[in-house]
Amino acid sequence: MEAGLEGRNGEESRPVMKDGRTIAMRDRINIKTIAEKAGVSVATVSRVINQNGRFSAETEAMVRRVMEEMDYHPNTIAKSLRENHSRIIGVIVPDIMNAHFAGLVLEIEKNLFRHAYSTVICNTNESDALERKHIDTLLSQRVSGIVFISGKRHYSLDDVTVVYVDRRPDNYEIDDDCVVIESDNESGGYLAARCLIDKGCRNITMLYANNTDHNQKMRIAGYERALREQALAARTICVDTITAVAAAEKIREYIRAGSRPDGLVCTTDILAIGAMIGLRELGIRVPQEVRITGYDDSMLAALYNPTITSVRQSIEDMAQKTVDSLLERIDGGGKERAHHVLPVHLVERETTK
Amino acid sequence: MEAGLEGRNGEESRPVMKDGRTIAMRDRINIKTIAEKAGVSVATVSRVINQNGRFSAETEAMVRRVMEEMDYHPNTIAKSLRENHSRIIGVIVPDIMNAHFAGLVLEIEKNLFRHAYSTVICNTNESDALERKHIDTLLSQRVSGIVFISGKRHYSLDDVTVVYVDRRPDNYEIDDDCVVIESDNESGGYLAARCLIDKGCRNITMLYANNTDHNQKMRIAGYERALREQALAARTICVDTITAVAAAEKIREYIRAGSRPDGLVCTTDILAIGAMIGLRELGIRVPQEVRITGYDDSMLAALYNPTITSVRQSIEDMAQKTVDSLLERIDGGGKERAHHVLPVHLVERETTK
DNA sequence: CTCTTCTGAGTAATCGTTTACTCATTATTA
DNA sequence: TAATAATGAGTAAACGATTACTCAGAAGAG
Repeated sequence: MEAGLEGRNGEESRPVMKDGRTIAMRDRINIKTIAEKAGVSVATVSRVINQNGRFSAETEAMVRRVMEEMDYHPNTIAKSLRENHSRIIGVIVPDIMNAHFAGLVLEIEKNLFRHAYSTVICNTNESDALERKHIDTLLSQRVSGIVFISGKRHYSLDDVTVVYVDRRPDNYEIDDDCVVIESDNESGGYLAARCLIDKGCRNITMLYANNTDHNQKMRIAGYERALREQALAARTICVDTITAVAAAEKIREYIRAGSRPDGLVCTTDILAIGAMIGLRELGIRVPQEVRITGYDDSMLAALYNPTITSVRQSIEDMAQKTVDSLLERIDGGGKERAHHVLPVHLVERETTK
Repeated sequence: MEAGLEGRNGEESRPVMKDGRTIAMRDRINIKTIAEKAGVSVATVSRVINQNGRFSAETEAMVRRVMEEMDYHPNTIAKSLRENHSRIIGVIVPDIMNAHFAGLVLEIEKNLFRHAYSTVICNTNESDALERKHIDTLLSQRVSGIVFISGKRHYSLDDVTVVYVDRRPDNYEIDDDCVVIESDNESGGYLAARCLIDKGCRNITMLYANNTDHNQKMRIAGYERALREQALAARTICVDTITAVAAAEKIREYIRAGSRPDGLVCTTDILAIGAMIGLRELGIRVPQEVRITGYDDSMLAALYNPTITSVRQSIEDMAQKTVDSLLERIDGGGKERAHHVLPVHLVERETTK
């Protein structure tokens, strides 16, 4: 118990660093450095940075000058720790190479940046295991929210705001505590089919990929509605993979087997291209003998030869709605609408001339 | 001075929270929660999580069980603060919609994730102001490194590792403290031109965009070398914007003005497509009358009608080299090679049949 | 002139980790 | 058996911000 006496004589007021690392750290520029140089306290510097609390104009000018001079960047990590949220949004996407998804990422990032949020991108390559790993990482990072682009399953994640965009998760229920932004796929299918019907097609087939997700189903449903209205038979061809090669193969088989459609509604531009490749090999001309529609209005649609009529969803609107809903929930705590269906329209081009 | 007395009687040992917020925070799960439930100290939990220091097998099992049960995710923010780096890499890209850039982002993210790094994406939309803002944000976030995809200018950023990929910045000097990963654009230009020459073309023109960057210059130089070798005249057409429409326009003007090339080397697939659109309108057939090469081997090249011969750079290799160099500098502090030039090869398709 | 209000600014606790010290217990060695 | 080494685990000081309190002095009110 005499240790107390020992401690008293000497250097206990000198900042004795237990850690060793501190020597190297001393020259790191932090809010304290700025405070000292500016002759104020850290509280004042913080108040100037965040523009809250009280400080005089001169003080502000001085602090700003010092920050500028020292090229000081406030440490977001410390701020995040204190405030327990990171101003980072995780965006989980199956495949960023897909132009449709890339567009969404681009627009979401742009909108988030406007609100001073950063975007962490997580490519799952369609793997559930990878997706789960990404989610764990994001939770560890205490992200302020997670956006699933075309997410397959719904996770109920506590403590973090979740938005699904482009696709309603399979196990999603309207009253789940999350936001869903999707586009009107049923109308998209309807518009495409209707366009072909209006051009005079009577023997229309739908080419879709082997997806059983909600979007595909709705596109097919819209297509069927249009044909039903005109009392036309609704035929479908299912392609195993979303590749041009597979589609070309299927369409050749279909026609060699005796069918002779005069219109093809495709659920993706890639499938439409595949169909045209197949038809070209059979010497069948587009649009003279077969009219075709794609979906997504990708860059391909506008550049391909012939240019492709395609259903366009406004990526900008989807992204905007996504970010608005997300930030409203994060900042405002508002929870008015959790489900948005955005309109689509048809861009007519050479394949339906 | 009698306040001291007052403080003594009563509840000074109860954790009196000055802050108020603390009531709501009490139920937040942190390392302390786990430590208490597992009957060990926070140090032990930390050691189990990070697999360093000493602990017994039983202790580890217990800690793991509690973490599992409570669905505990260690707070990366606190860790980052303590360790002064975030395991986040900022990737600055001019336009993620560009498939070439998207591919790089995808592969970089994939490689980084393997090493437990996260990727923050920053789209600059080619704006210098936005780029600067993004950099400031990244510095505030204390990112472990920054990757510039196709970055125009070199910033000397202290305290953060920088890699430029796909493009050597304009003001870059070999001895600058950064890494540059580029592909062999000179060879690319040479290979494309050589291919046309080998197919018998003698009147070859290069179609390039109004870019004065290093990559374009090198592609042009390679093209010129190939033609010089065969004592052929090297002509060029400069297109104002990298769009198919602009290219189509230019090629029509060029031919209407009396020129009649039998080969076109284009510095981008988009330009190649534009050229073909222009030629088609003039009734000139590809490849029978004019042979064409593109660059980047984008998805367009394989799908277009006709399919396009194109110079391919291995995106995977570039991304791998980028991440390897980056992490080597961050983790290892190694600085052996700062400049890598990766090989390219030609993918021959219908436009040069 | 005294009492109250306002203003500008400082002090110190807190966020959740990591890790340099430290210290009991057990092995191990002489 | 005694000295030494190895093992397992705890204590508490950082990391860099934010902000609830606090307070001195100026301004205003009575």
